[in-house]
Amino acid sequence: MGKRKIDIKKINNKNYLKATFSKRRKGLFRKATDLCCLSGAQIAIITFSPGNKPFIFGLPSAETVIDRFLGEQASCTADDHDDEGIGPVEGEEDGHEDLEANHNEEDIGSVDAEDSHEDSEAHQEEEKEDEAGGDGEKVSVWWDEPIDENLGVHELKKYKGLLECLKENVASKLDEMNKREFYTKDYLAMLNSEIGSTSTTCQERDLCD
Amino acid sequence: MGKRKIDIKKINNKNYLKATFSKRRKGLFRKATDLCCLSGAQIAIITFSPGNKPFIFGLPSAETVIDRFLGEQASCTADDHDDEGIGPVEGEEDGHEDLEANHNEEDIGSVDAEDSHEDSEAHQEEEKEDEAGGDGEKVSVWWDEPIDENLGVHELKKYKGLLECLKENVASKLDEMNKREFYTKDYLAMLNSEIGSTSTTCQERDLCD
DNA sequence: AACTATTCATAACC
DNA sequence: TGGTTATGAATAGTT
Repeated sequence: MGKRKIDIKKINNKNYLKATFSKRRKGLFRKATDLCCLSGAQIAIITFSPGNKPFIFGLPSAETVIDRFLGEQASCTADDHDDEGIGPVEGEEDGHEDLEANHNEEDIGSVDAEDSHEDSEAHQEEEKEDEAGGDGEKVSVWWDEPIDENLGVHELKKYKGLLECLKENVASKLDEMNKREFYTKDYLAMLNSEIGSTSTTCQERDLCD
Repeated sequence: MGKRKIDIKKINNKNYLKATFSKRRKGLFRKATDLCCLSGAQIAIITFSPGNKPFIFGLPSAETVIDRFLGEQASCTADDHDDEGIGPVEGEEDGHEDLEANHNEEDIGSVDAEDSHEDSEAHQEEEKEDEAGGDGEKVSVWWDEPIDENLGVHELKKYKGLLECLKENVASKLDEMNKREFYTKDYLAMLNSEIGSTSTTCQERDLCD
């Protein structure tokens, strides 16, 4: 796809590896964003870089989608005999209208970059693998930052209660979640309201609409 | 990107919507595969289609990556004061060599297509949204199938024990997982050995190396 | 980290 | 609804 075709096999050169991972991860997340915008689908992407650093993408939020996934799995495993009304609900004709980008907060808008080389669209995306040389010059967006610090603070705070409950007994929580189908979404909204506005783990780009 | 540029905004035409989602989801998964192969990263993608059907991608497996993610989150939440040795372990120089495509089973090879129009590379990918008209002519690969039937059977069986344990007490399981760093990978391998060969939720394409 | 030549993904079409 | 093609987008190599 570049100036020359490359084999899709493990890159051994460390520098090239990091650069490629970074570039392609961004491309992947952008594709996911586009897909979400276009179709209104919910998508979560969890990546562990070659350096084992986690990069997370999620819309409306990674946790929302993961919980929903685990919910269906768990209830399925728990009962072992999928009754009904729990599995993929097969939306009607437009039952996915409003489950896309609900809100984007200042956490994303806070990227004030340093050079402003943006032409006409958005304003985001930087790099920072935390091991090269970048000290503290650049501001990253949530999905461009290893979650061990970024998401590990914002998202974790927001989801602390939820996760602790989850640790106690996943089954009951998820079962409940399934019964209400889109409960997750509403729950997230509620959480956001309570917290105030601690970054909604939403999306970037030009908020499709 | 096609014959004409399109706005990245919600598609209202149902037919176009489904077609676009299907195509783009495949593209997204392919990108993820490439990224995994190239960098040796671990990636999981969870998508809920506009029709609320889940499509999962994972390498080495969605559960592996999700568990790892939740593990870090949980342990972090549990302690509330990230000690050390738990967060992203910052791999050495080649500590991610063998955590890519470990094995691909017959579940993937069973795609005997119908026309064999493949030129020189792989042999896979079909479509089947389970609601159009496809009765049983085509064979899908695991990541091209809504998981409520495909993954919900294969993966669930394989992970039944793991998930049940997880329901009991996530914290302890994940904490253990963290302590062993790559325990997840080995655990998956072990599970696979035990099961025999029930589809490894691995990868497609030409297994890079 | 930015740029540019290419390959790749895909919108429109069939 | 699955395959083809022209075109815009992603990115390999380079500065």
